[in-house]
Amino acid sequence: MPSPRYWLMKSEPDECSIDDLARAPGQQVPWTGVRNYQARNFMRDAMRIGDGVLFYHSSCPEPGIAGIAEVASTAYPDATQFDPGSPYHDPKSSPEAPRWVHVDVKLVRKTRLLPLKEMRATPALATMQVLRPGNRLSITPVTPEEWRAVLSLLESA
DNA sequence: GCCAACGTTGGC
DNA sequence: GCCAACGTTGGC
Repeated sequence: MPSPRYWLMKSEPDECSIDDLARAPGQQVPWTGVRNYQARNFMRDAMRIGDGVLFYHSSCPEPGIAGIAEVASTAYPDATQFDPGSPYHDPKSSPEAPRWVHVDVKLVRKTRLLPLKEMRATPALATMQVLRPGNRLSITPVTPEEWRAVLSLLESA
């Protein structure tokens, strides 16, 4: 089974919106703060440079896909875990044995907002993991079929 | 603010 | 290894 080539990554726009990504140096940000093992393992074990990313706004007035990005680095230790002043500090982690790693994510292009509501109303997207009831995983694999369906929706008005 | 879903923790 | 308690996520 080959690694997935496409992903959906959730970001709270209060923390990092698609516009924040567009303004970042090199239009690229380190995807810090992931503190879930499954999401970490996706970044550490499965992501490859160039993988496609659906940039999703969560926990906000208009949740949905806000742009296209790509994986821009392999995984490396998350500096925030060692910072006692950070909300992402993990006292059980150490630089010798870092627990949390992340990749860098780079903007490809901002798109129109594809609202969660529209995603739910689209039969071709019904299989998407992010639409499963109770899904909380911040990084989920996307199939090539789902990726194509999202892109064609984004191109429509 | 509510609450369902679900991951993590820790006692046993 | 079980499982209850607890914390977090995230849409509404």
